Amino acid sequence: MTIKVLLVDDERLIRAGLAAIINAEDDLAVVGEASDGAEVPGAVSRLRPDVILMDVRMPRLDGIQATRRILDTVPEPPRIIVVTTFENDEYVYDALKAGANGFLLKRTRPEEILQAVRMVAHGDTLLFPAAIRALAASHGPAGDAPGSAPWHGRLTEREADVLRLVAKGHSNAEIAQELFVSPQTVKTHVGNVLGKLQARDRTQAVILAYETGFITPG
Amino acid sequence: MTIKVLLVDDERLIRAGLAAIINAEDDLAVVGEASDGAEVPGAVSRLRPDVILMDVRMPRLDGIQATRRILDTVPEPPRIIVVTTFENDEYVYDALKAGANGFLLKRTRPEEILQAVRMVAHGDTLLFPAAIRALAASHGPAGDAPGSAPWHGRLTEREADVLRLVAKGHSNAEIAQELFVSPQTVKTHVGNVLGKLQARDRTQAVILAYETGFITPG
DNA sequence: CGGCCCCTCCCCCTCGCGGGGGAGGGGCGC
DNA sequence: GCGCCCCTCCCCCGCGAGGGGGAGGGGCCG
Repeated sequence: MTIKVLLVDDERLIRAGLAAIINAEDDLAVVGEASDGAEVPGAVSRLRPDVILMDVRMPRLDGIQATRRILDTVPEPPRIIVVTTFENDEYVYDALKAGANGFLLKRTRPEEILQAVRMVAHGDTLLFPAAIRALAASHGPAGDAPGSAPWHGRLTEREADVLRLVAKGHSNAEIAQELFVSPQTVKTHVGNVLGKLQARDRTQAVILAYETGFITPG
Repeated sequence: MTIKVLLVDDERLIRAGLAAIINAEDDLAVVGEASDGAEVPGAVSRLRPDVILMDVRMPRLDGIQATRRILDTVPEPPRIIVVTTFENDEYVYDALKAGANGFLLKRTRPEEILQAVRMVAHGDTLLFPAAIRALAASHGPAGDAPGSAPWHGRLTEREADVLRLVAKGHSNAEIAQELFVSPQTVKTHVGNVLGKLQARDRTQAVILAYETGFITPG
């Protein structure tokens, strides 16, 4: 019994990427795509997917509203995994409250995406540790969760210092001078920051810093 | 909180023109004028401007020396934008080396001047002296005005496409796939973008994209 | 027509970045 | 005392990023 997946994302390339990953698996199949939340109810009743991978941020009807609508109207609704580019995305939190079964970051490794789809299809609620900690750290009532969280609230002071300077466009060498430490130390801190933010490089770290409000434009 | 601007130029008409442009803005205000670099330190301590627009070429104490003097003597010195008539003005580079935060050509369009003032007032990551010098050195005298603000309006469509994807955290290879061109082409575009934005690397380009409103968080 | 810009793609090269290890000292809580 | 985290610094290594060139085709415009 193959798991039927519906992709909902306004970016065609994202859909294409997910489809490629999913269709390469024997037990998974993409049965349809939608570029807008408004198309989802129709697609669901027509295609009867088991799992929906849905972007939170879309024009017209966003992922949260689409999730609510499906869960409210469809009997035996499919599992919904909310997909987002950035962790600590308010919309993700809202989507989970609306009844989504889990969420994924777009930069998540393919294997993990596949695993996530299978898990929710089998009835498991999916929440990756990193994602849970990110949410707990950012939205929890100041409670320090067991284990450190991969978000800037859980960055050490030094790491936050480094991230701020990275987000000013400074190189590792420049940061080293500014903090009066060796470039090696800066590299260590930057590496830790990237790991905690699940960013691939400093550019993505800067984007996250802006998107999460760690820093603000002007 | 309005941004307080001090004008320093030996030509009264230039000062008047700048004042007219700046005072027309709600968030900007000219708090004083000086016709000579020698008057600047006193004006700074008296008026506490956020930004100084300073001509490089002035009788008695020129803009470079005035810049040095302020940065050496004033605690929490204001941001200094060096103003010049000529592109590739040697004095400009000296001023930047002396610690000025950016420079403008007098013929720059008013909107760009305003934007530049706001940008430097916001933080120290806006104009990158090293990159400016590199640009001027490579582009040569026939190049387009190096003093003009880093304007995405000047980017070609393709370059803007590339910048948008860079600002999503994508690598050159990923962008190449997304735009169906070769990685080499992407490198060319990215290089052009960096040059036009006066950014040293893609990280700085992303910062500028956020700070100028080319892209917005959320 | 001849320039000029834009887009495309190629070569070379250097170097900073990030990943993989590890190591030592200081502070804090158990 | 011991463990744990943080900060500091070191090694090696591969790779992508940028800078320096150049080149060809298409479109637009004087």
